[in-house]
Order: sequence, then C-alpha cells, then structure tokens
Amino acid sequence: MGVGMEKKDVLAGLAALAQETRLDIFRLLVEAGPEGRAAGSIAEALAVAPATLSFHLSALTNAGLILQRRESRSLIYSADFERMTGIVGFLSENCCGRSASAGACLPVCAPTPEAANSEKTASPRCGC
Amino acid sequence: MGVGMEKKDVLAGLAALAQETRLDIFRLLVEAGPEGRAAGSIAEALAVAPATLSFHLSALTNAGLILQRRESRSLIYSADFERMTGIVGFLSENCCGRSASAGACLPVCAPTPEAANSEKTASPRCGC
DNA sequence: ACGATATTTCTATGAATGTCGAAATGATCT
DNA sequence: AGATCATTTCGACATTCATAGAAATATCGT
Repeated sequence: MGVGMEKKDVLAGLAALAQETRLDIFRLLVEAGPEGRAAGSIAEALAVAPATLSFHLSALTNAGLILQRRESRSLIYSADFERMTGIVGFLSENCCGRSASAGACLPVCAPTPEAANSEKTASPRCGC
Repeated sequence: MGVGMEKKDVLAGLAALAQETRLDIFRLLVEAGPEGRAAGSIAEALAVAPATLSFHLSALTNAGLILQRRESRSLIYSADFERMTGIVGFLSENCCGRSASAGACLPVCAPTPEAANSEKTASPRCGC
C-alpha cells in the first residue's frame, strides 16, 4: 500500500502526457529539475499562447504530474518525479506474472549502449 | 542512435495507453509475457464487445505497443516490451540537464520496499 | 492606492474519440 | 466445397478535447 498507484491516477497521468504540447512542457520541467520553471518562461520556450499554456498546466497539475509554487509574481512549475515513477511502475506490474516489487522486470533504467545493442539482436522479450 | 525514440512515436504510445480499456489490455499482455494471448481470450477476460476490442487492439498495434501473430484460427497479441522501455526512456531523457544514457536518472526500476519508504520521507526529487 | 506584470477564466468552435450492433472478411477442419 | 469459428470493418451516435481572443483576477513595486 502507498507504493502502488490507483489505476485512475495512472490513466490521468498518461492522458495528460499524451498530448504534444503537454509532453513538451513536462519534458522541459524534467530537464529543469526540482527548481522548475515559471509559466511565462515555459510559454516563451515553447511558443504557446498564455491561455493555451495555462490550460495545459492545469491538466498536468490535475493529473498530479507537476507541482506549483509561487515565487514573487511568477508561478513556478516543476515535475513530480515521484508520480512519474509510480506510473512507470504500474505499467510493469505483474510483468510475466511476477510482481514488480520482486525486482526490475523491465530494463526501464536507461540501458547502457552495449545492452542496447545486444537488445537489438534479440527478439522482443520482457527482460524477466 | 536507434535507441532513442521519435517524439511522435512516444506520443502515439502514450495516447494509446491513456484509455482505460487499452490500459487494461496492455497490462493483461504485460502479465501474459511474450507468449501473449488470443483476442477472444482478452475479450472474455475484460468483458468487452469483440468490435470494441478490435478497435482498441488496432490502436495499440498502430502505436507499436503490441505485436500480432496468427496461431490457427486465433490472432495472438503480445506486448512489445522494447517499445515500452523506449517510451519510458524518452520521458526521463535529459533529466535535470543530464543525458539519460549517462545512467539511471529516475529510479524507474521497481524500487525495493525499503527504498520506497525512504522516498516517502524525502521531498519530491528527481533521483539524479 | 495605482499602474504594471503574470497568469487564469470565460467563451466559442472545429476536430477527434469510444462505444457497439450488424454485416463482412478471413482461416480452419472435415 | 461447405460449415463453422474468430476477428475485423462499417455506420451512427454522443462525448470529450485543443485552441486562442478577450476579459478578469492576482501579485508586486512604488
């Protein structure tokens, strides 16, 4: 309990990320790290209208993927990494009948180039 | 190169998973492993109309998340784990300004219960 | 309090999506 | 070839979503 995420939360998170503008926003915030970035800065970086950005920031916030804090006049948004890992974990739960908590079922941690190459030769597999 | 996924592919994958029925299907196939499961078996397990299931299987297939093969009269579907890891990797690319290939930026490999607990105490962080 | 700046809410519109019954297609077995 | 079984395609419907201009709200600095 506590570790596993509710399906509806995962669904909300995926839906939030399944949109080009929001995916761009989220990746920008992942890159920015915990310090985050102001709404205006995001709007400028991605060249989206303020109203449109606000719409998407709300969507990401409601999905729990990003956090908001105020700093002077600016609203700073940052990625919620904990939530993101929860979503990934949900996807690989019970991989090949095993429980995800038993260990790394999917090599989701960025593979080394060598591992990536050997992966190429092997047929699609689950990594179990 | 070849390891990184195109943004449009990631977007398609996320959109495909951002739907309750399809998420259920995919997780069922993740659990089934490389052996996969027949369309009819999936329809029965999830109690969805054949036409509806077919619609969603097409969506997942087009997104590259699942694979199809024939076995006698049945069409067997299985999860494409390689594609899934590609999507996850894309999300954590350039985490906090670093490249994902430099190492595990996000603890996306299922955390041990102990690690999960210590995570609870810390404020949201990126794991870098 | 006032003016300036940052962001959100309101409103409208065009486009895409999920669902399922009915019919059609494709594959198998005898 | 004919009968049967598994799955897909078609058609129609209601619902949801992305976008952005204009107005409203909130915060700050003086």
